[in-house]
Amino acid sequence: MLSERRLEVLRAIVQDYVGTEEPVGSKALTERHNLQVSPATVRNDMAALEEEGYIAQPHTSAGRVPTDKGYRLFVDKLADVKPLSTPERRAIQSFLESAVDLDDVVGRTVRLLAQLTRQVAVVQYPSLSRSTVRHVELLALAPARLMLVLITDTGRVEQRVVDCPAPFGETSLADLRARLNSRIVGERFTDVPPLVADLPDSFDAEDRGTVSTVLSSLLETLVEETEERLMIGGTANLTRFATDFPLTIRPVLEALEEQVVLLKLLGEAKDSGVTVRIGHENAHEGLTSTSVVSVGYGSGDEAVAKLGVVGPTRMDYPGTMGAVRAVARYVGQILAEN
Amino acid sequence: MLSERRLEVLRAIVQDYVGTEEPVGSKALTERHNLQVSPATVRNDMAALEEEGYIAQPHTSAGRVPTDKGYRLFVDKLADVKPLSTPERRAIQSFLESAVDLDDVVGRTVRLLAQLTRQVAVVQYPSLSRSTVRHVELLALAPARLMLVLITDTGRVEQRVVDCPAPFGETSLADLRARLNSRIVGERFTDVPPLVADLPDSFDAEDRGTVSTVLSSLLETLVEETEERLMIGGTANLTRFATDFPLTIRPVLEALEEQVVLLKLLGEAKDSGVTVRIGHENAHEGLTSTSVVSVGYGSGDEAVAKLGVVGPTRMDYPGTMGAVRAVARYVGQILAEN
DNA sequence: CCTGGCACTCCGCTGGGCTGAGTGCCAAGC
DNA sequence: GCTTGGCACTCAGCCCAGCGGAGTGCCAGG
Repeated sequence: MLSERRLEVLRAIVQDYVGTEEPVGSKALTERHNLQVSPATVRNDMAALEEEGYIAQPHTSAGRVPTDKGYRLFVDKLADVKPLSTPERRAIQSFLESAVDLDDVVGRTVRLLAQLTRQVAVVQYPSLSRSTVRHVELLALAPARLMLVLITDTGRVEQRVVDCPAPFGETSLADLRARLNSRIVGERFTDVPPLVADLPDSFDAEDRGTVSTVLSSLLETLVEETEERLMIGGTANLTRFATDFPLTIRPVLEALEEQVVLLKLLGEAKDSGVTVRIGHENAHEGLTSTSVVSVGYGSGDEAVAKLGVVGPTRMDYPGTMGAVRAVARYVGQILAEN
Repeated sequence: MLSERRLEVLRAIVQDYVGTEEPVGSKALTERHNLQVSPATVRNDMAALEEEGYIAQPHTSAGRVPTDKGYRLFVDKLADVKPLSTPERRAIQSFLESAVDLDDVVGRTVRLLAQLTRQVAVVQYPSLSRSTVRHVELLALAPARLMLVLITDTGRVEQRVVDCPAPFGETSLADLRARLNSRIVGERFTDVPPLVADLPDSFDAEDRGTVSTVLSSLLETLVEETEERLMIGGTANLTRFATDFPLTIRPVLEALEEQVVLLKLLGEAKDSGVTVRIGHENAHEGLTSTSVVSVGYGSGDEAVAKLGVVGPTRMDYPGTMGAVRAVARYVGQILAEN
């Protein structure tokens, strides 16, 4: 176990490094933080911290830099989430409140997060796996061609054209529409399949095929809609911390374009509380020198989706975590209001 | 007027510079292109071209680099659009054909363009200003609360909740739905307003308020839907040509996040044919060292939206123009099929 | 266990010298 | 009058050596 002071030294190193982006030496440390000990003592502590793998030297005779492990300890033990100031909170709230629809909410959230953290923001659309059916509509486009429209309680609308095996009368259509709605409105997506399984049986033989087709199309839509979409923003912020190289930012940009990667990344986060994944803790290769700070958000108690930011491992964790948490909270509120 | 050979020299310079990314000198030119004249002659020609502002020297005793004006001349007079190879075409077609819905078409198009041109691709969603109404649906959510669903011929679905001034009966609802559809299905958005203006008059006094409310909501949706959305991709390609600096790519990333800027950029393009805007021809400040190659596409004869790529002024114009044009053509086909 | 001292390391900056590609100009030739 | 070879000149980029400074590790004394 590291002594209290050594932890203090580690904290100081992380803070200074995050601020200056330069390896920090023993002398500078004692000056900028009143550690009450001499540089020499700090040097001993640093040697110990390095021994344990919390910090490293870019080269001999340079200062120390935190390792992923060091940041991990910092985040877990040494840092408190920094709450936002009241004006900031108010600004967030009013900015989000003026959103007109779901797309707008997500769009604004992304911009907000990117601006607050000055990093790349990622916001997942509210997931539909826990959302419920608000309404299903069936429209005849042609005698044997229907349009299926699904409306969810999160405000999304999905439509799909269904080609029927046989012509389908207007009365049958109205019948199916009514029965379908009476059975599944208000139900969760995952609960729908058993509720409609026997529906074809109650129709005439000639319509049965069409009903089955419509149902399987509906179920497909439900499954597909559970697939998650997301929005990213603030990529220009990447250039801030890539004084190093285009080499650094290229893989990150690539990873960001792979929605699958991002979804997986967010998916790995805990459902509640802020999750921080540091450097190599991220499975994806292009993101091994970045950290991901994410959190679930939702309109009620349950998290229906995640949001977060991607930035250099050398980031202001307390501030970022605070911003992410606050934004998630307010987005949740906004969603709940609709 | 520049002599034939001088134009040839300019073409050679552009081609070489695009290939090597390095200022090109007189000797190299005579070697790589059989100009049938000596370096000294080429030097004279270059001096003339520089005099006219078509090329420039980064510094004395360096080779020449084309200016925006030089590229302009190249694009207008010296270059032919390079058609894609048959296998390429086939690949495009089959890749786009497997798209399942509009989002997917646009998404695939973006990826395709980015990959083909190795640059940043921008695709505007098919504009609705020229699209037509396929169906309007009205659903009662509560006695005085309706949901309005608009389905367009481009496959987009938009919905909106309408709060009514008074309860609205199921029969009135069915009535309104039927009349609305019979009047505006198949009509263009822009033609809708006059067609529905007198609709409230034919309803009972008690329902008139609600009908008006629904109509204004519908018209609003039509207008809003005319606003254009777009998708971008391939931002990682920016790093390829920014060996120079993060300084170069930052403003570009910023501009790319401003949808307004991009829409304006695409909007400036001609409706038919490939448009190329080079360097300072782009109004936006962050894009003065990039070129935008864009083209309209559409399901029929009319262009309903634009797509294009953003890249360094030093780009392979013939190839890029060919790719952009080909992709637009195939996307149009795909859209027409639906 | 802390501290001051000391020798050592090594990155990063600076300046000089060289090289080579490329130019502009000129006088001669076709 | 255009083209050509010759020639002197310019200048970015590279290599190298020297150095200054920040930082370290170690040690002996408090």
